[in-house]
Amino acid sequence: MTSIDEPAPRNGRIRDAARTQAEILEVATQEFARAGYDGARVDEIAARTRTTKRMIYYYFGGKEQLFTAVLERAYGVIREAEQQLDVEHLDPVAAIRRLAELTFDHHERHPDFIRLVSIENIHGAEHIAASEKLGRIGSPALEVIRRILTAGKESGLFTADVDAVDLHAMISSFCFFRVANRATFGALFGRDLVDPAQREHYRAMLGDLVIAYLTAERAAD
Amino acid sequence: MTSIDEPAPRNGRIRDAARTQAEILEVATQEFARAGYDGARVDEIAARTRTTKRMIYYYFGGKEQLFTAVLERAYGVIREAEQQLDVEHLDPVAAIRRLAELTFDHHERHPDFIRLVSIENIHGAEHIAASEKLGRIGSPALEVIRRILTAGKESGLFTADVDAVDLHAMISSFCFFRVANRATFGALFGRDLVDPAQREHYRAMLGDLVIAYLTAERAAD
DNA sequence: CAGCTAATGTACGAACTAGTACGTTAGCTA
DNA sequence: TAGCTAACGTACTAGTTCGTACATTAGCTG
Repeated sequence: MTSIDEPAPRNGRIRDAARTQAEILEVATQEFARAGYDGARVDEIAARTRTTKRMIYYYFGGKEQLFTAVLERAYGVIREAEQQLDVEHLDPVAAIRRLAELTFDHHERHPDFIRLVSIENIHGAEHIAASEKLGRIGSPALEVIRRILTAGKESGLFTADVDAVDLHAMISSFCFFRVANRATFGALFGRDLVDPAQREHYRAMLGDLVIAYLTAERAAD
Repeated sequence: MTSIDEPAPRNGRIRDAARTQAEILEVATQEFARAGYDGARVDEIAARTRTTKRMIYYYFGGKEQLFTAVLERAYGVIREAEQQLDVEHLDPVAAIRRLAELTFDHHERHPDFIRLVSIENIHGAEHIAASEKLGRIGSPALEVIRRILTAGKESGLFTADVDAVDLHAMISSFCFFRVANRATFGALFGRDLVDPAQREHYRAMLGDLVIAYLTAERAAD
């Protein structure tokens, strides 16, 4: 009852819709990535936030929509990164190698994103399908690849008859596998694919792999 | 109350421990692959079996142990397949290509296995770690790869300085990605990587990729 | 500064879910 | 064929977990 002067600070609770939403998204990303969709707990997400569970439902509607929002944000990040791509001033071989390296780096730097993608695949990509933002949003990288491939083929450097989407899949495969299957691969083969000491080794290997394919001497058929 | 004669047939319930266990494992594999570890329901598994939930606990102990048993069985299947490998009578190039094709086929034929591996990775491979059967069990395929690589290098056909484990990872990456990320890749890029019409295309692409890498002309360094 | 609304907090409930206590029976064995 | 045990079934519980009804307040607007 000591009604001593209690100035403005109170308990520091300030209203900020944008920041609250952003914080929920950030924590939700971690929690979903940690435990999977069904393993994630809405209460746990709320607890790790300055706000309460009520706000999750207030802003996102429910667990499903929250996960969709998390995915939208994650894909947004990768999109932004891809828009920064600046490799077209290089010759085709160097450009593809650089692109592969950047893809490699991005996967390594965003293991949570990889996990989210794995989780979404377990659920048949139903959240992507339900999202307006994510429907058939191509990838900026695809356009870049397309142009490099064209240049490479015209100059005769690239002998392979590949499609941009296939090349993208090819590059992503290795980057994705290395991060996504790190745990089982390590447990079964005793090799940590994400060991920092091996990082350069694998980064170079990916580049060599893709370039070897694109520039291989083909048997005339 | 009509105590009419009810002969032997009753409801056809016959006791068969081995069969009951096998049936539980089979159904559990489907359910875990369908919904993930936390998404899978023990009651649902029991319901799809001729037996009851009680039996799951009687034979396996609990949900965790059941999932571990499912993994053990799944890895057992792939091990068996790998032991049938018969490619060493081929020349190194053909042998590696054949190996890649068999890996490709196996992944395509066992999407449930791929899903289980994805799920296990989400959970940090903790069930593999908890399993006695699965601890550091290498892969029969690795020995085969090792021998082919040695032969290829000695004959001068293979110029790449790769490790068997790395080559295995390289081949698996593409096979795994194609099946595991089918849903998101299809949703985002509008291309079904497992489309039967494209099967031969991707199967050949993988072979070309690996062979190009192994036989590429290396810049002397 | 009155009043209104977006933003926030608390407490609770309904439904689900892993796991278990207890009871029954098939079918082998002495 | 008596009896024993592995195999099986039923019914229930304790603890979660998503979601919501209801109450409150910050802080902008006229």
